[in-house]
Amino acid sequence: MLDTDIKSTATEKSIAQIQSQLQQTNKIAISVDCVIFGFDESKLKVLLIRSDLKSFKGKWSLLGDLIDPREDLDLAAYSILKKRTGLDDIYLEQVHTFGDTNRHPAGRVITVAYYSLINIEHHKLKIYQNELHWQDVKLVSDLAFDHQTIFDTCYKRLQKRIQEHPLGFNLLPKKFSMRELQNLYESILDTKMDRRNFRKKFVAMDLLTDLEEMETDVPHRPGKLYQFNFKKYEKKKKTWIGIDF
Amino acid sequence: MLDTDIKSTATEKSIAQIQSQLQQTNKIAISVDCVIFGFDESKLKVLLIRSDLKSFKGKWSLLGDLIDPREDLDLAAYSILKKRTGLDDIYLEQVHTFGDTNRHPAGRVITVAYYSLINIEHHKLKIYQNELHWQDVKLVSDLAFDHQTIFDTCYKRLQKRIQEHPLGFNLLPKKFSMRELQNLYESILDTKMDRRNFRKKFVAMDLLTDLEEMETDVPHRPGKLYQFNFKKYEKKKKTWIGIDF
DNA sequence: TTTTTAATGTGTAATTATTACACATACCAG
DNA sequence: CTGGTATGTGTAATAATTACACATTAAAAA
Repeated sequence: MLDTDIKSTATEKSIAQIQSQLQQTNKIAISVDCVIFGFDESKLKVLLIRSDLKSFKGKWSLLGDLIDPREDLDLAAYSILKKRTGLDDIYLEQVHTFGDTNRHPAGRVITVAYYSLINIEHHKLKIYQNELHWQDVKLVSDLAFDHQTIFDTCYKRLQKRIQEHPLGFNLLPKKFSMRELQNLYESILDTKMDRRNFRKKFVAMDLLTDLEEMETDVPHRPGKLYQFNFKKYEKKKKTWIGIDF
Repeated sequence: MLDTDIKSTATEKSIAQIQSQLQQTNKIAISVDCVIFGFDESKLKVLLIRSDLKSFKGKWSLLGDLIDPREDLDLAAYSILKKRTGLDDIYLEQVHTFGDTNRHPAGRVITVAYYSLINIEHHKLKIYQNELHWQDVKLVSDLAFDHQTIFDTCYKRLQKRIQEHPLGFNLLPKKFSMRELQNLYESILDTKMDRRNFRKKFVAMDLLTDLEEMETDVPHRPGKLYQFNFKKYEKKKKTWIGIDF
């Protein structure tokens, strides 16, 4: 029975039927929450704000908002970033959708979580409403709503992604030293790495351009400055076939 | 200003305010779509159904439904599987949420995609409404709605996950031969692997129990049968720290 | 000016993981 | 009994990862 001219069945629906179903079932609201990571003073930070809600008075929460039905989901995430931080040219990735019935005190709100990576130096915050501030990820606890779970999920995703893709460069200034790069990896992965092997690895990947410049204003021997070479990366991208678990 | 007894601000909201906002903005419906993979005749298959909608008459689509506001999101995905296939003890993983404004002809419907892995042999379908059937993943094309994109995304996710976690066993019978296991990997990853190295890898991981039994009813020398050892896997799970891109 | 401090830059050997590759054996079908 | 087909097995070559130490540089302090 591969005939495309199939007969109408009891389960076949018209658009009107679906629309009427939407009217009945659309008691659900959708929001977007963003886990915005930055890197400063050799520490991984996340952007938090005091909760809007009286019932979570005093608690920190992620940046988020209900979405406008006329706006694409991904664009809604960009809008939040734009509105709250004034930035737009940033890395943004959808992570997970949280939809427990009791996750929001105001009713059924399903939220889609995104994380993004921004360069704190290049993008100074302009808006300080509700104590918007950068918090050390190690000190994040007891967030409002289920935001702790959302944060944990996004942080784990970042840890995994950064080992597989060169995302880290979004968190660093355009010019950076090998030490800054290593600090970044060590603080995101919460581990220590061998300095020589770390350098060797990145040199072997051949994705860094040696700028023939030196750090300034460091109270010790200055290191060389590098830049990430996106073009080379695009060419070399791996398609890994293997088994490893 | 770390005092938790902060003053009311213009942006502070009450639950009632949010609820009223929900009333205005809840013109969005949420659905769940499931990409259900099975493995049969050495081929990776996906469960498809003829579209409910007249405007997509003749096109294949994924299994999905609008969600009930009283039901947790993940449970909604399980419900769909249960209702459509009669199964419940299956692997299910959320993949991505698709939220373009124009993705559904009936209006704003945001859909959350899940994929699941089921054992076709153990779980014979009982319901054949709308030509529910297993289709070879290589022959999947031109699905209804944005289901082709959803399918592609879930398939890519499966390809990645199966290289990092022992999911594949959900697709095989409890007892399987090394050949079946390799066929599974080869068809999911669409590649060929060396038979000796494949075996060596799995033996080294020490996750298979040799059942000391042989295949029967094969028209050639029968192979040994194995079983996956979930306990050993739980103990050995890797936490990989490295850089590789 | 000298000394101290702190971080940079560099190479090699040992270990481990991955890849490539071929032949004898077992069962079924005819 | 023969032919066909898939199973089971080992080793050598290569590539990737890890562990590890010392001389050098610049700024800051004495």
